[in-house]
Parts: sequence; structure tokens; C-alpha cells
Amino acid sequence: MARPERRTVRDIRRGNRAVLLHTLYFSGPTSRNDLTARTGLSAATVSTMTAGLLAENIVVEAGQVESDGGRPRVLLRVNPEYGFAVGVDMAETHVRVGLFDLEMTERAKVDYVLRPARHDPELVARHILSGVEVVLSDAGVSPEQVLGVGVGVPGIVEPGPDGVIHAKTFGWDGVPLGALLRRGTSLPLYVDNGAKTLGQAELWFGSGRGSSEAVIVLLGVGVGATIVADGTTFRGVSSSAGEWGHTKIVADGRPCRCGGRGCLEAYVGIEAILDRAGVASQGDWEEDLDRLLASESPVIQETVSYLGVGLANLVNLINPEKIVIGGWVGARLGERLLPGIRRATAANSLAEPYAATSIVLGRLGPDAVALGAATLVLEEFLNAPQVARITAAG
Amino acid sequence: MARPERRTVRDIRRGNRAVLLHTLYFSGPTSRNDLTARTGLSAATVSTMTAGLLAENIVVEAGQVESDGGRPRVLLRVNPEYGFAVGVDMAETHVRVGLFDLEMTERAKVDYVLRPARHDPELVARHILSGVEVVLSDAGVSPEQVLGVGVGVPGIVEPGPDGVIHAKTFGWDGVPLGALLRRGTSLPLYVDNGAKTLGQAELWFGSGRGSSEAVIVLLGVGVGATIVADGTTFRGVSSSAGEWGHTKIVADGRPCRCGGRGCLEAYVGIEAILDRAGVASQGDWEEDLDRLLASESPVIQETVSYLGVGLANLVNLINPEKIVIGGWVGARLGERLLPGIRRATAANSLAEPYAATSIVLGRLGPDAVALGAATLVLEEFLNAPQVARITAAG
DNA sequence: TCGTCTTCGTTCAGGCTGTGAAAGAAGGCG
DNA sequence: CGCCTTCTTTCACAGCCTGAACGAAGACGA
Repeated sequence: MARPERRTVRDIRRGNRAVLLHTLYFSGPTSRNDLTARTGLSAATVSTMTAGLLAENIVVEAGQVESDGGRPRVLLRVNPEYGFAVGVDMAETHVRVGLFDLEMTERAKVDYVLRPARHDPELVARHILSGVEVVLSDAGVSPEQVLGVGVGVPGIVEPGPDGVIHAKTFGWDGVPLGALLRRGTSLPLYVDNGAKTLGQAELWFGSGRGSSEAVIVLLGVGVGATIVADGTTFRGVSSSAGEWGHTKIVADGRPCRCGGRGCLEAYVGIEAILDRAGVASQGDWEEDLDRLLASESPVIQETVSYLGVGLANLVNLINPEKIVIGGWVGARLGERLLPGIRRATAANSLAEPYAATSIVLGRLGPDAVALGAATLVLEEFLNAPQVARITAAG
Repeated sequence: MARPERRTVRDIRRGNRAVLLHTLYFSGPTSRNDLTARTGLSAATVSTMTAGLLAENIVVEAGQVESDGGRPRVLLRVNPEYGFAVGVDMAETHVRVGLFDLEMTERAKVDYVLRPARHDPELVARHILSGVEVVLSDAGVSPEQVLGVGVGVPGIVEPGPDGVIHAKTFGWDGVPLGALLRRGTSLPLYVDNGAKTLGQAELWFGSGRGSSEAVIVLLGVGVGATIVADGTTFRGVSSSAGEWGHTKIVADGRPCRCGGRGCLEAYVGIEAILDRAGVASQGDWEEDLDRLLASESPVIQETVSYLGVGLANLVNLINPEKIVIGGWVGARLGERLLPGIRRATAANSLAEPYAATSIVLGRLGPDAVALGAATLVLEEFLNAPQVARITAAG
């Protein structure tokens, strides 16, 4: 029951502008002539529209290429310095703030360590706000040039303007991070779950590129998934879709830190893996995992099997074109065990959907959460490039 | 990475026409004046557009109501006899063909019994084609008046014009039912999975009405789900999304007829329920289930628990606004055990998404599959009402 | 050097679209 | 009969995309 919405002639312009910008952004330097072919718009429209974008400095010329004997084409591209996006990765142990230009090149970054069990919302908000100031001054970018600030956080983010967060592992239950930040800045804010921003990053710039039906899976301390349907992150009714880590794969199974039993995270989360292997961790999980992988422990094969069950459930239910395995645990497991993971998934999937799915590793490193958060800003920009810039008050 | 598409002024007209028709269809008799308020369109546009729809006989007048002293409003409604839709329920034991007017009132129907293990594609196609002829002549409707034929089938339907079907339980693997039917009729065809057409029916006319983020669950011999995202049935990359019955809830659990182990269907499908209870069925599963429900068997509670796990996985992963339990097994279980099902789901869900979800019973009976199939035709009609009707050749 | 050819880019008249304002229609009421 | 209220239609207008005509820019040969 898709209820369409009323449209007016103006929406057309806005929409076609977005089409043009998307094409320009993802096809790189492109001539007007190419643009007519790629967008399906008429040459006339492309001409007037690019003229506008050039006048606003959103698009710039990028040299010429000769054509077969005729007038050479002028290449156009999105001006990477038209504006900047801030991406924030707020994790359980640190806050990382990055400044990106429109090509998503990182221009500056800064880290703050969070002492465990010291997650005062006010403090975290101050870290983020001062982080924004630091990266801006480091890169010599003024606040007026910033199109927005994206923040990736653990836990569930309520929809709405206040960016209310529920993060059990954090001790946050109903913290309005968005509202706290807005007290200190007037830049547009985008708060989203970190697994979703990582998914956004892999979808736009990593292994998910080009897919419009995909699932990006995050394996780390927590386990989550970003479901992409028709090119857009699927959020569900209250923005908590994708809690894959707490789907049950063993009815009445191992207890999970969420309070439930038999959750996937209770088998393939890093704590669960080490626990099942009987490793008494000294705190450096990455080293522990590497050592475990190097050993011949049967726990590894078990982990692959459980992961296969979890992935197969996604294959059967979601029928994605691609599953991208991300997160640092995912990277390490996938590095050596990808064929086994694929086999385990196949063993638990129906043949048709499995055949339609390719399972690949994520391409982006640990910075992907911040990159994806910044990408939220980019997405907004490409969809509705402002003509009048919002003035930042600070 | 939602790639928007180019638009032209004409798309606006088409789109706004669809807006108007949707509103008219779901709000019942409505005045032009109301329509301006409900659609957001200007009075001028509503006026010219309704004039067109009236001229095409798509919309008809439906009386007047007086206004507070002024000119009375003329009520408009979609002409229920502008066209008709055929809905076909092709199940494991029968083929049912129904003729519906645009209000989805059934005008005629016909049943064909399929002898088990006698599922010759040609025969089934002939049943469907002759069924269409029968309902048309019974209702006195000519083929020119039929907007299309929707068919709900078991198994996976490949996307594409040939309506290729993979149905293990049927012995069909790659049967191009759409192509077979097209040899016998030139009416527009819509072939879809039966669980999805049932979902479509509940979404449009049953308990799911008004929800745009919902899951409609089918419990019967098979177990499946229709995932509705943003008002539209989610199909995945190869149209097999929603195979909920074969998601695993017990790693390495009971064997399932799909060849896998631990599938939800191997616990809450009717065969599994009876098998777990040790009932040696004489063939009448409905009676067997009723007897089992009347007994105090612990298998019932177990079933509720397993179902709760399966539903909780949907809650966590999809975060729907509503879960509708359909299918004849679902109806019988839900009738007495709905509170227990809700409790079992809550016990296995995260608090936030569970709080956002209401779990309700389906409202439509066994005819819902055919009704939903016809609704595929209706949906197409409301989105793009033809001006020039396609001529049927027969 | 000049004219021609090829290709790219821009301009312009024209047809659609939705809109606001003004005009028209239809009934109630004194 | 005239006025009032309310619903509906008409009309001039601005915005949009488009095809066709026109202009621009280089290659190339004479």
C-alpha cells in the first residue's frame, strides 16, 4: 500500500538535479554529453542545470578531452571543496572525529580515549564538539563550509530530532545525544547506529558498491547488520532494524549479555568466541583472537558453523545480492576462513537465494564507522544540494 | 546509494493521478473539496483531474451531501465496475479462481481439485485458463473488462516475464507458468508467491491495513513471511525474500523437508507439530490440530515457544510496526494462544523493537491468497490507471 | 590561410504541469 | 428576490523538460 505523494513541477527540478549530481559524483569527470546519455535527460536540460551548478560552485570544470575530430568535451566534476562533512565514531572505548571533503578524503582527525565505565553523556558530547573544532582548525576549514556532522553510536537510535540513544552496554538509556550536541553547534546533525554507518560506508565506498539489495554485517564486540533494500538503509518502524546479533540461532542456548539466550552474538561475538575457547583474556582481544586462529582449536570451526547459520538466515529471509562481512572480528575470520564461511552458509540456506548471493569481505578498515557517518551528510547533499547554505552559529 | 531517476512533467501527472485514485479508493466517497485537503493538491488540479477520471468512467459520482448552508458537495468514488481482476490461488491440493470487481467483492469463483502427485504444469495451466473463462461467463463479464490476472503459487517465483517457478514440494523446478498461461490469454499476468499474495491481502484489506512497516506471517503446511517495507512488499534480489520458515532457530536441530536442519518450519509447520506430538495423522490435519489443541499436551507450549523465537527474530531484525499471523494453523493457534505467543516473543526480543511491534491475528480467511493475487492487479491499476485499455485476444 | 566537417554545447519556442485568484454554480435563508 | 456561504471551475501564469535550430570549437585538407 505504497501511498504516493503529491508532486509539483518544482520537485522535478530538485529530483533531476539530484540525478545529475549522483551521476557526476559516481562517474567521476564526465562531459555534459555523457551526462545526457547517462541520465536520460535532454541535452538542453543538462546544459541549463550544469550552468546553475557551476554558478553555485557545486560543480567545477575538470579539463577537456578531445573527441573524434569535433569540439572537445569539457569534463565536469563535483567540487570536492564545495563543502566538508564531519564524521564521528563514538565507540565503547573511544571517540574519533574526522573531517572529510566531498570526495570523502580525510583531511584531519582526532581521537579521544574513553576510560571504561566513564561514559558521562555530557563528557562525550563535549569530546565530540571540541573534536569538531579541532579538525576544522587543523584543516583550515571554517564552520560555514561544513555541510553537517554525522555521528555513529552504539545501540539503538530513536528516530526524531533529538537523537535519543539506547545503549545497554554503555549504560545509556534514553540519552538525547543529538539535543546535547545541538546546544553546542548549529551544524546539521545526523545521528545513527554505528553498525549502520559502517554499512553505509561499505555500501558507498567499499565492497557493497553498486549493490542495491545487500546486507552489511558487523562482527566485533557486538554483532549487527545493515540491511539495504532498494539502495537505502532499512530502518524499520523505530530505527532499530538490523539487530542481527540478537536473533536466536539456538532456542534456549547460551546466555547473552542482552539478557536473552541463544543469540547469535552469544556464539560469534568476540567475547563469546574467546569464552567458548576457554581463553582467559588479559584484555587484548585482538591478540587473543589471532592466537586462537593460529591454533587448531575446534572452536574456530564451530564459530564458522554458527556464523554460517546466522548468515544463512539472512540469505533466506532477506535474499540479498551481496553480503559484506565487516568489523574487525569479521576481517580476521574472513581473511582465512571465507571459503568455510561460504560453505557453512550454503549448507543452511535454500539453494535459490544462496545462488543469488555473493559473500565478500569488507574493504574498509576501522575508520569505516566515521567515514560512514560522514557519508550520511554526503547523501543528504547529493539528494538535495542546498542553494542557500545554512549559516553556522557555533 | 539510492539512485534517483529522471523525471519529466508527465510523470507528475501520472503520479498525482495515482495519489488521487489511492485517496479516493481508500477514503471511500469523497468530495473534490475533501480531496484537495487529503492530497495536498490545489482545488484547480483536483478539478481538472477528476473531470478526466469521470470522462474515462474510472470515477463516478456517488450522491451529494449538504454543506453548512453552501453549495452541497458532490461525492466521488472509484467505479467498482470500471474493470475486474482475476485472482488465482494455486495450492498444493487445489486451484481456485476468483473474479473480483475493483472493490474486491468476489463476483464468481471456481475450484479445481488437484490429485496429490498429479501436478503436471500443462494441466494446472489449463485449469487456470478454463477457470478464468468460467468465472467470466458466470459473472457476465467480458475479457475486455478484465484488468489482469494475479496468480499466487507455492515456492519461489523468479522475477521476469516468464513467471518461472521453483516449488520443491510440488516437484516443479523451473516451470515457466507465466509463459504457459500467456499462450492461452493475452490478459496482463502477475505471478507471485502465495505467501506474498496472502500478505498483500492482509496488508490492503485485513489486519495490516494502514501499516507501512509490517510482516505478515503464514503458518500452514509451509511457513513463510511477507516483509513489507515502506508500504511495499520486499522481494529481495531474486524475489525469494521471506523464506522465514527455513531460517534456523536450532543450530543442528530437527531435520526439515527442505533438507536442512533446525528450520522454524521443522518446529511450527503443521507436520512438525503433529510429528512432535506423536500424532499419526489419518490425513485430516485440521482435525488433528484441533484435537491436539484441546488436549493438555506440552507440545502446544513448546510450539508457542518456538514460534516466539521465530517471531522475535523478525522483531529484532526487521523492527516492524505490526506482525500479522495468518494461515490456517496460525489462525487456530492464535485463537487461543495469542497472549502466550506475545509473551514468548517478548522473552526473545530486545525491549525497544518489541515495544514498537504489535502482534495481531490475520482477519482474512482461506480465500486470502486469491484475493491478494487479485490485489496485485488492483495495485497496478491504482498506480497507473490505463487510459487506453489493452485489448484481450483470448 | 581558409573552408569544411564533426562533435559538443546553448538557446528558443512550445507543450505540459500545478497554482492562485477570480468567477461561476448551487443551495439556504431572511 | 437578494444575499450569504460553500463548493467547483476557469484562466492567466510561472516553472519544467524537450526537440530543433543555432552557435562554438577544434581537426583536417586544399
